[in-house]
Amino acid sequence: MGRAPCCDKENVKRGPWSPEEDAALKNYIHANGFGGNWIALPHKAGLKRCGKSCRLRWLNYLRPDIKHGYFSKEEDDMIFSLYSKIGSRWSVIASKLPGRTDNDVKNYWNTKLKKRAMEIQANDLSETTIRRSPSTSSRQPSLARVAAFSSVSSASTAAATGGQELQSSDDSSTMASSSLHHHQAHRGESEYGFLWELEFGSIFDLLSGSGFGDTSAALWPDASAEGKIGEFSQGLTYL
DNA sequence: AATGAACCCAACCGCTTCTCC
DNA sequence: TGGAGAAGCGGTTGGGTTCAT
Repeated sequence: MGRAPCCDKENVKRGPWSPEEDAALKNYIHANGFGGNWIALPHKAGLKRCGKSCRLRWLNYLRPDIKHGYFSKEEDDMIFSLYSKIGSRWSVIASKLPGRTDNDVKNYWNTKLKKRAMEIQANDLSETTIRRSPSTSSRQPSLARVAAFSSVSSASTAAATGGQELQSSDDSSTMASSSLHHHQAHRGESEYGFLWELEFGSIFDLLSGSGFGDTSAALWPDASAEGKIGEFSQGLTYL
């Protein structure tokens, strides 16, 4: 038996909030506060919404101190810096950025900063760990690279699904999630015709470099890191 | 002008943590 | 101290918008 749902999903409205609902929630909270109980609030405020939904709407959108619009360079830098230190602790990161919510920061990271972070990381890696095979053809982008995982948690997730992603430096030709699923990892040529070489020692660099933290345990908690890294390396060294 | 792809972000889901009894 | 319920949190989804062809 699972846990009881937080609200009766049959009788609550879902989807985008209407201006009327926003006004009702705002008015109620301005007059009464949320009363220490989000679950009871929708009923008291006359809203057919789940308490969690009300909480989210208030915290992420209706609060008077919310800052909407572009992120400044300083905010970018702060997010980069904090993410490199603590990973995807969005609420902690958001708490350092007045007026920004965890959802805001998370969305901003996922849509803008992650790309940049991966490019930076990948460029660093490509200089030391990846060599193009001489057999690459003209339709291939000029520089191959491995897009590194941006955090231990995403690395764990990706590892669980076998999802280390290979990318080209040409953003328009991202290899469609060329999964390095151990032995089925596009042995030989990838769909873009690349041949890859990743030196064994560099696997450790790749995994323990910035952003990875202590990845061996996080990636493969059920097996020796060396063994798995060996497999991983084998899967990548196709010359 | 039409259409498909890519992007963006609000909202949802479900798991974890906290608080209270 | 343990259990139940509420809050908090991070990952994911889906729909609207913009861009490219």
